[in-house]
Amino acid sequence: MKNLEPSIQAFILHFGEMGSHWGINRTVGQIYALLYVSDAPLNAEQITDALGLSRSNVSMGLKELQSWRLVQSQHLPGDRKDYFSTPENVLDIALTLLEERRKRELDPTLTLLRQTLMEKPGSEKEKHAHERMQQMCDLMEQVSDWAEDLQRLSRTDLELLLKFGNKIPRLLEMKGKLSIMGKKKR
Amino acid sequence: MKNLEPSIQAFILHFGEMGSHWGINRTVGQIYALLYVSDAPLNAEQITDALGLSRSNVSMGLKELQSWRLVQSQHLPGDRKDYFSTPENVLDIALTLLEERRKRELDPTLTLLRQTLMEKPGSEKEKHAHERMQQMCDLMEQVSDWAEDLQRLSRTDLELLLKFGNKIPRLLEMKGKLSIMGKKKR
DNA sequence: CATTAGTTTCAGTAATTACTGAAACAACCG
DNA sequence: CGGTTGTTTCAGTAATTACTGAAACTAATG
Repeated sequence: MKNLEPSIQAFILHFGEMGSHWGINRTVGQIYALLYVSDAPLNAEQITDALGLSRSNVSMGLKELQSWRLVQSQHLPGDRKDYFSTPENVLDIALTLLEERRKRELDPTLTLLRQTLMEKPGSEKEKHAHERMQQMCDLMEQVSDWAEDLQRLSRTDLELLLKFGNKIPRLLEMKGKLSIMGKKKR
Repeated sequence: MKNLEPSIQAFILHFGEMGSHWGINRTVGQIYALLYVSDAPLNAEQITDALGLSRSNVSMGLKELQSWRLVQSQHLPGDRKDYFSTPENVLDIALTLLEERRKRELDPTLTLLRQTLMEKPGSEKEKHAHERMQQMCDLMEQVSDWAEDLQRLSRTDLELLLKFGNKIPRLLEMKGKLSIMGKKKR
């Protein structure tokens, strides 16, 4: 890893580590971190040089990041190389991440749970297991719905919502007054 | 893996896979899934038998789960063995998971970012990088605060909040009316 | 305090996952 | 076309991570 300011290098290394706690491989995390802080789109060769990885490794990493829709590629005029960059706004990044993880992990799990719960349990043990799965299924559906709703909000609304934070309890106090909210069943 | 009903087996296998997408190793995921659906606490030997793992592997897995505070151990009267179980309520499980991940991943990242941002950037490139890190830092702080606030809610309030879901936009419409909310600066 | 029942640790090994370089492929250009 | 520049694929290898069995440890029991 060369020609990188120490603070940038630390950031990149940290994200590599974080990645590996999140089921994303280290170099993919590093590539993303580099693109994230870079002030201009980078081509694969520049990434290779900056991080000291093999060209093919970078290529695979970029492909993976594209499959997550976390990087965009573009061509600069007069240059045949592909240049990669991350979205300007961190919120967009977070939302994309949320959506992809939902698609890849939550949804398949829900599918499995729902399928299983269609069938009658054959024993007492299985009956209990199904009850537990039902609880999990309910929670996951709610989380999934929440996430879906977040996707739909405008960025302004999202920013607003994020600022709420410690106002949540106060918000809940008002539930009584918002009769409108309890009316429809989900 | 023996003596397990097919639907339970599928559940356990699925969670093993999920685990590996989440930086948790497969067998740890399986152990957790087994305990989660079990109708009574299990000792290490029972887990070993049910999943076909080595005794020591189970021991390490349980230790890991305990470090995440995701399983509890207890002694049954007249038996020296340790018996393991998961919390009754899925919400509690989810909250614990959220809190631990915050502690282990979000907080250290925030620490690094804040440290870095204390220093003056030395170049234009670094200046841009710092701006990006600042954005990420801000978002992470908000998310961290949100999570912290969630921890504090009662279970009833949490269940209520989860049901909101698609009511979020309607909630935001009211922001104007809730002058109380915008008063304090964060 | 020796025996038994249970748990944990750890060095060695197996399995998985990540990385590489060479070759194939693709697109552009004169 | 044939050459040039750039990208992707993939089989082999390296590195990492997970798993095991044997031994060490711990605590209760007669």
